[in-house]
Amino acid sequence: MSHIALFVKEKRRALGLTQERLAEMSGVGLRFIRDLEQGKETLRLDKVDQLLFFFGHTLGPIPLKGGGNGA
Amino acid sequence: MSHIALFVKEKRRALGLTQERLAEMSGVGLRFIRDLEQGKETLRLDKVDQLLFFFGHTLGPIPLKGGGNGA
DNA sequence: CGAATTTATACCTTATCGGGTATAATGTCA
DNA sequence: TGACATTATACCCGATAAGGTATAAATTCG
Repeated sequence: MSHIALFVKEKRRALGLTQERLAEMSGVGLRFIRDLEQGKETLRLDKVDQLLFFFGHTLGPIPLKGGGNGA
Repeated sequence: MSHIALFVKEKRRALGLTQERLAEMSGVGLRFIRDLEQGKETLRLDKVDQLLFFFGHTLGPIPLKGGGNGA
């Protein structure tokens, strides 16, 4: 399960919102939230960002522990 | 310009790679990298993640300064 | 400056995402 | 337990992302 999926699911529940209500409030489709929380990886960046914004966050690069390449 | 776009552009240059070379090495299309660095917002999450992984990073939620909602 | 390299932009095709709707599965609470 | 609310899954359609190719613009370097 993706980090983002968990984040959204937890944040949503913390606010006591249903997926439907969150969809209305954040402006994305219900199906999108379902897909995201279900772990779909091929979502559109702007939509995810729109959702995260509702929770006071945005998408950004986070360093990996193990580091992929040496950059 | 999105945070991510700048991140990729800088990281790529820091490694002295051309867009073409980065495309080959990271496994995404050249056009994708072009679009991303050009600020396109409607990219797919998994592709961006794939690229960030090459730089030892991943996509994740980052707190906003001003905070959108009260979450 | 001129030549070569790199990046930006445009056009085209294929695959699929987002959204709607319907239905099934699951969870919640009396 | 049953009734209700919520979430998960499946199908359809329109819009568009991704990638390829070609060309123009910009950058680099002698």
